[in-house]
Amino acid sequence: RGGQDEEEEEEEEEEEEEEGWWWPQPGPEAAPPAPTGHSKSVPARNAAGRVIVHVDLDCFYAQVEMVRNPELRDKPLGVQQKSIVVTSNYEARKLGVKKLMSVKDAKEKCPQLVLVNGEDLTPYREMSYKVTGLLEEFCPLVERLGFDENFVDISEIVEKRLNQLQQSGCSRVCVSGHVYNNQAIDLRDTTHVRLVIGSQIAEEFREAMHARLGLTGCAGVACNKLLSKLVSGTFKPNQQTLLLPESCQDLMRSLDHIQKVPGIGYKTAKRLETLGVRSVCDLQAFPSPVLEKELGASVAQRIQKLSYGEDDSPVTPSGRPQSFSDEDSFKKCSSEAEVKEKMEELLRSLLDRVSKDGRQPHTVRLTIRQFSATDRWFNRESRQCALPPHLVQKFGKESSNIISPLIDILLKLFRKMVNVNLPFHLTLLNVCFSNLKDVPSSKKGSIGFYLKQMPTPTSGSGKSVQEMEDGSQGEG
DNA sequence: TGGGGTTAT
DNA sequence: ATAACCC
Repeated sequence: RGGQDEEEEEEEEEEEEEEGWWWPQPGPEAAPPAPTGHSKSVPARNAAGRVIVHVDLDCFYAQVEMVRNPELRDKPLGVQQKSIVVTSNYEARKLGVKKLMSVKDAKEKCPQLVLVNGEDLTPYREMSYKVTGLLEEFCPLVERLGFDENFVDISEIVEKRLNQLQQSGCSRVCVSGHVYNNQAIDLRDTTHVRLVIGSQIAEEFREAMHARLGLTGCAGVACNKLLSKLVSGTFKPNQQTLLLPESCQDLMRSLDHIQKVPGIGYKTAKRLETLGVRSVCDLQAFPSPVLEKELGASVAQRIQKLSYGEDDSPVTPSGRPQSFSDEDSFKKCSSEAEVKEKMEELLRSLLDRVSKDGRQPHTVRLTIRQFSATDRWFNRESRQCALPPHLVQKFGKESSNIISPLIDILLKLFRKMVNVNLPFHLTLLNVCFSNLKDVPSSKKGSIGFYLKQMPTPTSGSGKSVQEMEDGSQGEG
């Protein structure tokens, strides 16, 4: 670098050699860093010194079943949905049971395999939200990915601990778990120190999950979501791994196919193959204009950055779900009466979930899959409509029968897709409630609400005044 | 080849 | 409403 005094710009490290990139920083003859308690961490907010943890539970459904029934612990266990073993524990995996294997193949490979039915996701969904809730106790920035993964942006916690450490004059921090590539940690590099503190917090996450919920899982610690997710899988059951920035390229190039990059799915991978792009390196080196012409600027720019391990997407707190859906697949459903029965089943469990949530859905959607000999995947279609206000109101209450008017609506949606005068053959039905809105506080004032919710004068908890004011207007 | 979810267009 | 992505 030139002799210019370049405060702190972007990060633009060209890293000639891995070992010495921090060395020239003070200048050729400048005094050494001198980590006396006086040097109060000059940069503090560098470019984007984020610390992200990706938490990934081990074989989640199987684990939940083992927590529910500990006798299954030492047996090879598979969780079955229809004719598929969707997950298995490690006992079963050792014996050759792979993810999404057919029950037939799994039993052949492993005759002692114990199977439990996992078509009802309720236990998994509940445990999943317990995990998210536990992580949210540490820090509000928790983003769910499926039922068994969470991203946590722990930058602020790390910052606080870093300040505590510096004020206590402590300069030693120990990494928890593995370091990707076994890369050496440089404690003079505050990025390294932050990530090491992150690894300690990740360990605390995993300890809490085990102590409070009985669950094990992996964690990856890195400076963005992409990298934390990719690195979390490097040591597989119940271990964690830290990625230091210098090993980023090694991690990306360790992926044997572009579809392993989260964000590059089946379709994009196929189109990239057409362009001759198969490896991460291919994608990195591919001319951007051509890529943009093929995939559109938005996707092209995003995935090309991903190929370098760059991902500035924020950890977006998931909060409460955006939708509730329930579905069932089957060999054949070909009469309106059957359709009606299936809808009713789906609705019963759905309405239960929705009422426990407390919010009111304003949209309902019906999705179907019609039989087709060729290409049985992908052929789903859906119709949705707004719920009439008088039905929306009924969602909070239990007594009223909203099932039949809902079935009427669903059947109308069904007839928009299927001519019921002609023969049809369904293999799946899905009902989804979305556009969830909080019940306006002005409308919470039913007699029932106050009989249940009115606090006693002595209990005096915080926000009852507001609720009483809102409610008394509605009641009259 | 389940039974869920999300966001972008 | 669909299409893509994620698990």
